[in-house]
Amino acid sequence: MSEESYLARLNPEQRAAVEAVDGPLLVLAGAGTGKTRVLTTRFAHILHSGRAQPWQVLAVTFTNKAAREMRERVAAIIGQPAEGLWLGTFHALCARMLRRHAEAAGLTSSFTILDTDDQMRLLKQVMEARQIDVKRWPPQVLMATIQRWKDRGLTPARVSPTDEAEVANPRSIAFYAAYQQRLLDINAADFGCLLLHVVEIFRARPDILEQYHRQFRYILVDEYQDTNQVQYQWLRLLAQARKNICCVGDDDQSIYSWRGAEVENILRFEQDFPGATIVRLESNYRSTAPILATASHLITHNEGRLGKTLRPGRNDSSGEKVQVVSLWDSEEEARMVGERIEQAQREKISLNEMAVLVRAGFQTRSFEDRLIVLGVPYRVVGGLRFYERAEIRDAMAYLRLLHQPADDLAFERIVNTPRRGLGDSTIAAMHLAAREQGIPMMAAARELVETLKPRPRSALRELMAGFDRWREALETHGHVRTAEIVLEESGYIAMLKADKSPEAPGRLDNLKELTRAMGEFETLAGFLDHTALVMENNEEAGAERVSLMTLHGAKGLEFDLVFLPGWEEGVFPNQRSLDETGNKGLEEERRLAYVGITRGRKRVIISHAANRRIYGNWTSAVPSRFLDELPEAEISREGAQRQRVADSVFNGPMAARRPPRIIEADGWAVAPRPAATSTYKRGGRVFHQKFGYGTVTGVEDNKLDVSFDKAGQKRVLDSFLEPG
DNA sequence: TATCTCCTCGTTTTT
DNA sequence: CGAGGAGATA
Repeated sequence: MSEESYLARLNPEQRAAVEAVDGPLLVLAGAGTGKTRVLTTRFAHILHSGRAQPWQVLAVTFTNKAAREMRERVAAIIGQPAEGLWLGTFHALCARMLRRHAEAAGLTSSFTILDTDDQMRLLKQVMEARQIDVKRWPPQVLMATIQRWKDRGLTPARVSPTDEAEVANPRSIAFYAAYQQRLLDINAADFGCLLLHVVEIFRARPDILEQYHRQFRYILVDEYQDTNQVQYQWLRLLAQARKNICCVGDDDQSIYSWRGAEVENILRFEQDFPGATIVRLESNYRSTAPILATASHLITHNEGRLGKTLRPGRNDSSGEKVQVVSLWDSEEEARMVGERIEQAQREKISLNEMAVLVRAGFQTRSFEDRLIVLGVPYRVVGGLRFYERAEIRDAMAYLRLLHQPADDLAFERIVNTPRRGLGDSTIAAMHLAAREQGIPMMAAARELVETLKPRPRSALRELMAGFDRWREALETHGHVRTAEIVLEESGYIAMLKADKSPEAPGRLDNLKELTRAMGEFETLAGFLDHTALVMENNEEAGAERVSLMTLHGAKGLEFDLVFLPGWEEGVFPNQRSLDETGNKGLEEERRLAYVGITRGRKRVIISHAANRRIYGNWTSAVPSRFLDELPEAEISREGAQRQRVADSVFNGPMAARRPPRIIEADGWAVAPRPAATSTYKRGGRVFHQKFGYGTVTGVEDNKLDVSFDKAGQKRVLDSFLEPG
């Protein structure tokens, strides 16, 4: 494509972003303003103008999907397959670098990339080996701490005592160090390590960094607002020589701070890269004017923004108002969504163009139930992924072990799968031997074989002989055929065939799919690397379906019709988010709402229910504060704004019953008025299931301040109390 | 060693 | 309410 034609497709602001090629550039791109177009066109422009060869541009995304999309679009513009590019996710690019320089990090280039499951098992082992009470100090908590440290680019040696003091678990640094050592022992890296190792290598080895400085003339970064500190450090190290770095992002769409992302990175860009150009993309071509106005108005309630307003990119004043619907309970909400989906179908909107976006995964359930009743096809996006299924992970463990015999986690996973009578005691013995001699478990197992009792002895002997055969098969028959042989000879297939459960046939199909997928790779190593980094589901297109997913999962997507149910205090904004990070949490929840609204092209329907079943109990719910932050002129409200219902009506012994319904003249149900104040009085004795006996010290509506004999001062709902 | 039952605990999760 | 983990039991 010629320069004129690709540039002509851009609006002036987009064009400015593409043509400011040299020097640092920050593109603040609101939702739907064509940031992907800018990024891909810029990439093509750099190549087209002869400034760099394809391999001299580093292009970074967060998701494999985004990487794939960019690759395809660049190819389309330059008119040839985009090969030899350094275009990928942070993790994939770092894995590629780390394989080259693995020795500098104490690994070999065949290191394994662990998924979250493996990480947890490894950490648990580290903790158990040190006799830590795993109940008292949950490994998940320590893992989260370690991840956050890695997000900040902190190796165990760089974690300061102040950092350690911030977390509850004492000796966290020691555990972190031990965990890292174990990773090296088994020649493995977790996701966080990929970045961390590479940054450490860049710091310790200027010669290596310089190679990359020479190579990468231009750097492009997508979704910059989601970068964490270590990613930022990585980018800075790579960009410091030439300073040709272009970051595209939207501070209003930063929704991953709980994963270590730091909005500050984008807010600070100008200081980090002096003389930076900043371009704002504000023309939105996706949504109607009311949708844009609603989203823009809502997000103004946040402080500390870079400031941007979405403008409709095209002139149509025909857009529908955003609908806010109030409902009696969650079942009625599901019914409403179902009806309007059917109505939209009659308006010839494709099911593929409809989505229900919820705050948390469990919320999809009530909509699933309803859609099943109606016979409306749907898909839940973001459930269990292909490579997370047990049978796939088992098969992968066999393959990992073939490729890398030091992979103890893989060994432990399959040593007794299928059942071979190698139980805990045998495995413990292998563990011990491996520890003592500092060798992999597979090697320890070989040494131990002859010392075992007859039954485990022959089982283990056979397994070892199997691996010997399979390793040879790899040479002679190639990886695909070998995988089939492994699954057959290990008894894994037989185990599934003997399994009478309804899932078993599906699992066998999955294994077939696995070997089929292996055919797309030239080597076992290539396949293993891909599967570790690309965990996504390859969604079969096919039939039309409504999408059900979380707001997080919806980022980057768009639909004609978007449902945003469950806008209730505690659900959205999520209570825990508020409790843990206060106002910061609230603002992130608000950004999530902004992301949700801006997914819609033509119609957005927000809803909330006055009563919701939570853990089997009917609980009343207060409408989300975000509902009060919408611009009245742009929205229409339906259904009574209901009175708050006292929790006491539905909790306690009455819990299982549905809330009583009072139909008002307008046909809408209204909750019964709560008793104005609690029946408990100051000074009265009460009993609480969790806190025990106590004395009431204050009464406010149905909330009581109670001084508990054991648990101290608490504020509780009177429905949780009994006379004491 | 394998299964059963009781108990606890509930967000988001691009890699 | 329901899933997953831990400990008891066959």
